[in-house]
Amino acid sequence: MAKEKEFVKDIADIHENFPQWYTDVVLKTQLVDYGPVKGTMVIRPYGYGIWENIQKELDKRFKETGHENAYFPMFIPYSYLVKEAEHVEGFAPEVALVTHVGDNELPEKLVVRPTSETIICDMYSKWVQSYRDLPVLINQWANVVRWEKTTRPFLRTSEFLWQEGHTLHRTEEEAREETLKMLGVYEEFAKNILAIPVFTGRKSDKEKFAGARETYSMEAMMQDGKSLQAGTTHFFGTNFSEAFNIKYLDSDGVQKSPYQTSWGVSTRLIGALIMTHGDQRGLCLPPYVAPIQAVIIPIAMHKPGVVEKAEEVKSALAKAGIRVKLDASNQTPGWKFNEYEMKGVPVRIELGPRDIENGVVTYSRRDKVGEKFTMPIEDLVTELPKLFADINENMYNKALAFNNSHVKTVSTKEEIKEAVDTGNFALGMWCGDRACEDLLKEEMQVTTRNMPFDQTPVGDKCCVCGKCANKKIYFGRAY
RNA sequence: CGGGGUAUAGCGCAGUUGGUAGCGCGCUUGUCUGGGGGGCAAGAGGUCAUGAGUUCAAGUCUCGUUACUCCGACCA
Repeated sequence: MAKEKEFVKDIADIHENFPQWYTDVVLKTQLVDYGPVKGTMVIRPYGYGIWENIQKELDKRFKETGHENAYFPMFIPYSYLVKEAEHVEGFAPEVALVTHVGDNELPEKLVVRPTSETIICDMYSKWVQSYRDLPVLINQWANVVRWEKTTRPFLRTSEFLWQEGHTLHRTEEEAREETLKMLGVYEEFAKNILAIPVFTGRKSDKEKFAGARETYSMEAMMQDGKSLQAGTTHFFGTNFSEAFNIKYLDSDGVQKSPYQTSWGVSTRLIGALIMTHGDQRGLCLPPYVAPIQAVIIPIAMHKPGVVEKAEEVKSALAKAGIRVKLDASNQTPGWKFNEYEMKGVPVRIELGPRDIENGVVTYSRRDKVGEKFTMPIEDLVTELPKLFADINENMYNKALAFNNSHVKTVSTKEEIKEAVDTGNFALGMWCGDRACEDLLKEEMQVTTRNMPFDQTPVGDKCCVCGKCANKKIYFGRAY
């Protein structure tokens, strides 16, 4: 450990002070900077590059499952927010309102969207008349504003970027299917693109979305054992469609309200991958979202032919669709090694006179720091994609092993506290009463995370109150 | 919103009983270097967060404000 720290400056010890480590990493690797307004962040090019890759991969999956993108306005009449009772209660405390334009007060306050259910429902009520208009499968990429009391880059900011899918369906079954299908899309994406193993399941009523009938989530376990809600999907039933008067004439000649879903992930995913994969050296980025997948570091650049060869390799890789950077700057090689490890670049390629003479490159993997490998130069184009797949899998398995070793099965309140205090999720039975959740929150800052789909019981009594219980649920501390 | 901490060069920090603004890294130029954060030499860079107050004199003392940060409360 002490040896490892020699390579890192100005990053807090990941084991001693995880929150500070996180802040140090996001700032020092230039993912973000703070904006001038409290709680806002600037997403810098290196951070935005990750978001662009996340968008690209997710958008592909949304299209494949039949969704189209649209864009709705960010200003919403205040009266819309009020239409769904639970919804307004949940969001009102944190919405930003526009009340004036210049010196003139507006006749109606405007909400800066904290989420878009209300305005989208209003539009849907105009667009849907017949069962032939269903299903409606629309997604939007947007920013939203929630004036949170405490903020942290990516994890909780006053404004953040996300996508929100909003769908209408003719039948309850179809809407329920959509809700679970999109949760599945998120889970697959988390695994194959972010290398993050997640816990999927249904939220308790206390934790569900304001206005939803049911909320499902994927929870990611961070290296401090806390849970980060990394994506949610909601089944609304007809709560919103009734509140917003969305009606269609069905084939049987009867006016009906369609069943509705919504689902979203945000820039918080970037926080998730930082805290899942990062280490004392800084970031460790999964290859499929890394803005730079491979960095080429020329050695002894002054010697003839070195930079030329490096340029040649770079062009070949770029042509093959690999996001590659050649760093021919004036820094020493050692400096570059540390810099790109901190920035989490998955593969580093060293190219010096010795390599060129032998027709090979020396390379290292960020997920296996310290080891060096070689391969023939001409193999790079075909081998790198395989390497990325292997790195992603290795990172996923490492995180999965961490998850598995940090879930403790519990049967009492004391065991929940013990498990959570030592950096674990607690898996146990729950009676379903809100009072038990309130008690956990008050006594030990623990919340229910979600109820896994595999409901094989691990007991028959509620961990909190000891009464009969038939719900298996994860307890934990959350970001 | 409550409690703690912080604010001095781009970054990280020192600045003693109040008395001419400092260090490291980074940056610029030159040179030798180059396979794990190089050496030497010469430079540039400051409204001490902000507003009042005390004082002959404030980076330093007092009060307010703001921002960041950590811990809570709140939080699809």
